[in-house]
Amino acid sequence: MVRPRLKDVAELAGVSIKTVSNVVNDYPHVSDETRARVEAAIAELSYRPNLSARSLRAGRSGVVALAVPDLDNPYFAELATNVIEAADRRGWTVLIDQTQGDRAKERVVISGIRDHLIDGLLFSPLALTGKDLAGRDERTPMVLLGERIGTGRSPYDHVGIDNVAAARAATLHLAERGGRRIAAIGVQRTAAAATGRLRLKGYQQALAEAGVPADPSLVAPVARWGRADGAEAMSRLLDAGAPDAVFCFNDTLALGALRTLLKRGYAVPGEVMVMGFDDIQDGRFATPTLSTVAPDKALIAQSAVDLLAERLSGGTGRAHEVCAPHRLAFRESTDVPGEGHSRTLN
Amino acid sequence: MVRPRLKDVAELAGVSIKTVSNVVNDYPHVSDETRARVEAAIAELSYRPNLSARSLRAGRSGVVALAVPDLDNPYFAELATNVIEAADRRGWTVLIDQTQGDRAKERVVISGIRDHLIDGLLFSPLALTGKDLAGRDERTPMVLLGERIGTGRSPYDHVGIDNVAAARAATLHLAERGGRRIAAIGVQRTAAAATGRLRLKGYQQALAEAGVPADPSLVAPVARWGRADGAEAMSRLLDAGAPDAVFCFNDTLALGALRTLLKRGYAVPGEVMVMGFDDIQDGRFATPTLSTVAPDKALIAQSAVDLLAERLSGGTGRAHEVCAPHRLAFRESTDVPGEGHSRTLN
DNA sequence: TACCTGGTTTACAACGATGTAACGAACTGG
DNA sequence: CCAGTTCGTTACATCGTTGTAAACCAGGTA
Repeated sequence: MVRPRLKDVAELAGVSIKTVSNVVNDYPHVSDETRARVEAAIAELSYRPNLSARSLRAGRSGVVALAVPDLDNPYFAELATNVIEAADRRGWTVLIDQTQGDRAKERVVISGIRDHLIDGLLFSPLALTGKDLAGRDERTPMVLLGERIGTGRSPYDHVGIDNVAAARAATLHLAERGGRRIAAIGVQRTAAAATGRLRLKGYQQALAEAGVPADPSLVAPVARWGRADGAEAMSRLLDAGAPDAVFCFNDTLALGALRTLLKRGYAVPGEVMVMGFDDIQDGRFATPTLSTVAPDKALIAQSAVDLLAERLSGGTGRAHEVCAPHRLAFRESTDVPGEGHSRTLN
Repeated sequence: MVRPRLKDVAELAGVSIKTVSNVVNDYPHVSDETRARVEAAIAELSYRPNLSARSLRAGRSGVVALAVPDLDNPYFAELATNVIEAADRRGWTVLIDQTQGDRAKERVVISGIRDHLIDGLLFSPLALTGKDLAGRDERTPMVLLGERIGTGRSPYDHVGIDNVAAARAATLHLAERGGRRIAAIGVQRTAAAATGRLRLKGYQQALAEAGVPADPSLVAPVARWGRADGAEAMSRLLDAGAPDAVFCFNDTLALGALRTLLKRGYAVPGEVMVMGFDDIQDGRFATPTLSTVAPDKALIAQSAVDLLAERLSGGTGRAHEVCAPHRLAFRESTDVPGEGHSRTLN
């Protein structure tokens, strides 16, 4: 009933503990006969190695942590899926932390409390400042996902996308399709919120470039990036005078905005075009389907895992910066009939 | 640079290893002066206990595994969120396994390969059979989520909902609202797929009860329960002669079906009503908003964690069966104007 | 002074696995 | 026939932590 140890197997097979260990670890110099006897004993007791003991001995656990704000958010859920798959390919197990984008919780994550349980950390922070990061003791390798934090050169590997360029391209698309009053939903008042700032920057660049007037009243702030926030922000925008296009800083905001528009009787894309960011599954099945910026999530996850693997195998060079590619997915929500051909990509 | 151990702290503080351990573990009989010295040393070296060593010693790791088919599916993502929160309240960390609903992977999960890393397992299987379960050696406590597996009395605690009753209520609602050709999307041909069978049963019961003819051609099978499957199944149904209502066995199927309906020009709920199951966030922001069966996910997660905790603290009684409550959320997708008052709950 | 009491601290042995070094036995070659 | 090699196996120490039991040191009591 109690879990068998190497010792139990050894006694049953009539060999030493180490020989059993050797069989378990495929050590080559074990005679066929001994190996067979040991394997039989292992099967009989259904022995499983104790991973805690192994980690202790090896100094490795085979577990990496993924810290994200919230799995409720489909973007992070999809990212987590990809991370788990990539980790699986390396034989790693993924342990998930939810920070709720809360600075205190994010600090706990980097504090190293779990450092001895995990071999590495994949971290997608929202509220952390450069100072928080600087205070970290760097014993457990960490790869940052999403936005770069702080200004100076960070000692941490980082995987992200070019938010400014992506937002710029998305906004330009709206302008090309005839948007003259292009709103933006997603700026946040908090000090951290780097991603929002970058996307705002891209949005502003695009307006300037396209010669579309930048109206500050068309920039709608939100508390968080959920559907409800998008819906509410859209409501405010409409009350203040309807825009003819909206660039939302992520897809859940966009789906919320879309909901408000349709509920209040606006035709999308006829009267108002909507563009999102992230390419979550929901957007492909919304009506109208949601145009969006599609970052390569699989590549982001794979790169992050690869970077971590490199650090784990002793890589000590300076921090790597990976900028994952993105593409624009033009779907129905920006597909104005008669305005040029539809460049729907999928 | 290397991680400090108790020994290093002890040397710096000029005390024994055990005293440091006592300080770390809040053992009461340590003099204030010693405690202060030790704490200073801990801070100076920024010592963190090695959790692998602790687990080895304690026989506990503080880690539980949650095995679900796929975090991409919002239902499981939301469930995972709740589980992580509930586990957090007990000081546990959650490690996530994705099985893809694949029987081979599900068998690996129960095989106990990780038994020594985790204290317990929360498992939401899709493809597993009673036989697979019976072969498990029961050393690590496991709580099953979702459908009951096999026919006989299972030795495992289980948390689920009354699928038959829920599906029946959902279908009755469609009938009350005037549905006469009520379709169902979600039966699967695979042997496992117990959940689908139960929901089908509830659907059929409701039809009989409401005196609505049961037309087998209105029951649309699908391969999986994703949005694309729902969209495709709806397409087939429409081709064969449009129903006036559809009960989808989960919300992603429903969102897919909704997409097809709107794309092909059907008014929802005017011409076809749509009902889902799960109450995922997306449904609340779809247009029209999606009526659905809302299981109490927080309670499911909490119960599962509680049951596991009980087993971990030595509880050995017979298996518990928890049937979590559900309610119906009536939203726009079944809200036929003029057909009685609208019982929208949220 | 000798003894007890109770708080404080310590040495030691586990927890289960694996790397190291060393052992005996069976070969090889000179 | 013996030194040298290879193969299979083993004893031992170790990873970092904590429970146990015992040692130590006051202060109080007899």
